[in-house]
This record gives sequence, C-alpha cells and structure tokens, in this order.
Amino acid sequence: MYSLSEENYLKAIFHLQKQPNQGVSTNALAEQMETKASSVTDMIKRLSEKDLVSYKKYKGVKLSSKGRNAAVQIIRKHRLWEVFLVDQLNFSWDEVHEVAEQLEHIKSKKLIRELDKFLDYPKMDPHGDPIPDEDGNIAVAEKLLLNEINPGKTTVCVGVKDTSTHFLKYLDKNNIALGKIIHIKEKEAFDESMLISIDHKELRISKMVSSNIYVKTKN
Amino acid sequence: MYSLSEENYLKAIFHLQKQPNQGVSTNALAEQMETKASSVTDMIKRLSEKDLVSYKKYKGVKLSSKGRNAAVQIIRKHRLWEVFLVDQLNFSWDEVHEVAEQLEHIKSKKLIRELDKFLDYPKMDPHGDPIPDEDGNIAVAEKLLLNEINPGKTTVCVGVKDTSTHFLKYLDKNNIALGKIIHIKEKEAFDESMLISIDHKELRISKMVSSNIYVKTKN
DNA sequence: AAATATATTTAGACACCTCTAAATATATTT
DNA sequence: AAATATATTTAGAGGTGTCTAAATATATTT
Repeated sequence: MYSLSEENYLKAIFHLQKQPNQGVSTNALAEQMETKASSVTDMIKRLSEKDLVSYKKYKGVKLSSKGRNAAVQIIRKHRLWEVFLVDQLNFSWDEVHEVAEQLEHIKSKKLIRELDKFLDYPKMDPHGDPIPDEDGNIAVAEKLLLNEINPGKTTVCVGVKDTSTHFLKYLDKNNIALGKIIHIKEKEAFDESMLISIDHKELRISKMVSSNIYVKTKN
Repeated sequence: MYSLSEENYLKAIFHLQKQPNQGVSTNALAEQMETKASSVTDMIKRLSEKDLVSYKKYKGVKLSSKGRNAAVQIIRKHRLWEVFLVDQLNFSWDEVHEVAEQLEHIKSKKLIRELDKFLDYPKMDPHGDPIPDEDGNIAVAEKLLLNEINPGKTTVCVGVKDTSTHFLKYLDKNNIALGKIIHIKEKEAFDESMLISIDHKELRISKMVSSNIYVKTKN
C-alpha cells in the first residue's frame, strides 16, 4: 500500500482539485501540505511513477482514477472515524480533526467495514460532509424539506425556504439554526405535525414550520 | 513524541525483558523485530541518546524508566483497541493483532481515555492479558474461584481445582474450557447456585461446580 | 590456552522524504 | 517585445531507518 506521506499528498490533491477541472499547482500543494515547493515536485514525480497522478512539468498535477480512488478511500475513513469520535467518544467538532488525521491511515478493510456497520452507515460526518461509499461514490446529499423526512432519521439544518422575519424569529426562539442537528421522533399522520429534538430538547412543530426548513439527512 | 519505529522497538524490548532482569540481546531483538542485528544496533544507539534505554556495547539493552513507561502506554493502547475490535466490531481473537498493531500508535490522550470509558474500563484484553492503567501499573490479575465472583461480572476460565475425570467430563459436556468467557448473570442466595452464560448459552451450576473453577475477572 | 564458533558492532550504501540555494520556465508589466 | 516578477524544477545535502559485508568481541570446544 501507500506510505503515510503519499496518502496525505493524494488527499491534498483531491481537495484542491475539487473546484477546477485543471491541474493543481505545485505552490498550492506546498501550502496545503505545509512544505516547500521543491519537496512537492519530488513527491509528485514519485506519485507519477506509480501512476497515481498525471503530471506535466510546470503544468500541475491531476489525480489518475487510481489516485482518486485511493484519495476517496482515505476520506471515507477520515469521516467515518470523525463520526465515531463525536457520536461515541464525546469528542466535539473541533477536536476530531487531528485524531481522524491519524486514524485515516489505518489499513484494514474489515475494520472500516465493521466501523461503518457499527455506526449504522452514516451518510455524513459531524461537519456535514458526505461519507464516500465503499466503491468511492460520493453522494451529493440532497437538500430536502424537513416535512419530507421519515421519523427515526437524524438531519442537519442547511437552510430555510420562508425567510420572513416572523419565521426567523420563531426559529431563533426554538434554537433552530444552520448546522443544528434535528432528530425526527414522530410524525402525526393527521396533521403532519412532527415531534423533533434539538440539543436534547423536544419540540413539536406544525407542517407549516417543517415545510419551510431545508435539511440534509445524516443516515 | 516517538516515531513508529522507536515505539515498536520499545515494545519489543519490554516484552523480551520480562522474564530475566538482565539486558536484551541484539540478536533476540533482531528476531522479534524481523530485522537485522546491525539495524538493531543502530536503533539502540538512537534510543540510548534519548535516554529510553541503557546500553553497554556487547551487553544488551535495558529499558530506562522513561522507556518502560512509553512501552507500557503503547501496550495499554494495543490492548484497549483489541477489546474494542472484539467486543464492538466483531473481530475474532486471531484477527485483532494486526490492526491493533497499527492503532496502538495513534497519539491522543483523550482518545484513549474515552475509549477506556466507552469499553467500561476493561481489565484484560481478549487474550486474557492485563491492560495497564493510565499510570503504567499492570495489575497481576488474581486467579479466583468462580463462586467468589459477583453477578454482572465477565470472567475467563483459567483453570480447575477438582481435576477428577468426572468433573472434567462435566465441564466438557457443558462447553466449559480454558479460555472460555463466562458471564455471571445471577447468584442464588439460598444455595449459592449460579446462572452463567457461555457462548451465548445459559447454564445453571451448583456451588459444587462454581467452587472448583478458577477464573480471572475481565471487568 | 589456543582454536573455532557465535554474537555484535562498524563501515559504507541505499530508499524515502525533506530542505536550501541556484537555475530555468512561465506570467505580468511596461 | 524586452524587462521584471513569480512559479517551478534541479542539484546537492541531511535525517531516519534499513541493508550487506567486513571487522571485532565474546563464548564454546578441544
């Protein structure tokens, strides 16, 4: 398998390559990796030897499909570990990164498969980023209205439809805000009202409310 | 902190130093580490520079208290991860080692403290070896008779007092053997009979039986 | 105690990954 | 389009951790 350093480079290239479809510059990579441009050039050559990236001098690097796959699997591991740390080991959002950064390099197919199962196949990490599946597919978590979600699901608030002052004040009063974790406990068939919990407090909301809050499902 | 290689050497020295109180030979270390004697000599010099071991040429190495402490903490981590893998992630005895070997090098005080708590402070790993505490103390797990243990505890069978053929046949018939995990569910005050479970099967045993089985408690 | 066998260390080299300083290519100004 | 600035690569070197082959020390035989 790949070395720790190689894996970190692959991951960094993946993150930087996201937006543009063109190569990642040596300088950008150097900054991301907190190293010198010359070191980057050296490493890129090695990655290129192994067909993990395609590289033309002075033109930047792109991940090959082999390289992209490796990067995505590391990201999958990183995000699953983050879920574990936050959900099971009482880590807070800001504490997880450093440790997940180490855990993501552990090599064991079985470990990660069992961890995924243990965590009940979460779809996103504690920061709301999607967790790639075993085949490397990254679901674009779709934004749904809260009233479309079934009971038992856990969601993250990502936006609102109604942006009137009235509604925003209502949300504020009830502790509903961007990034808040909303768990759906019950849905009343009769009037489609919902019993949800936010910050361990229960709250009943009408359909009028639930149909104006955008969320992404976490599981 | 120490490098991966350094940590592995410290651990190996610790394991080899156990029996005799004298230094560990270069060759023994080389075999344990699956490397060459010359590499060992090189590394020993570096460890000696860092005061992790005391070393006299041709006389072998001994861990300093600093080195011993580091080694014990790695072992603590290794064994806690083994418990996690077996108890929570459906790993079997023989599968855990390789993965724990990697996980033991993760650096995070909080991680290991929370993991310990999450696992409910286990006293031994799945192989029955004791888990050192945060201060580096390694409890010598005492061998007790099963009838001395309180309900709720999980134990490992480590021996028998009565060695008659009759008794051994009884044990065999009921799936009680060395290394088996025995969980104590109830203890009847009246006759001191016990309800235990082995391999997920329940079994009621009399005091006559429980007072002839040696166990070590796992928690 | 000398001869032989075994254990250990030293010397020199190599792979991986990093660095600084210098050289070269590309981009931007004028 | 020449001059300047910026980005990138090359050259040479260092640290870590490994190796082989040779030298040296310790242990065992005779």
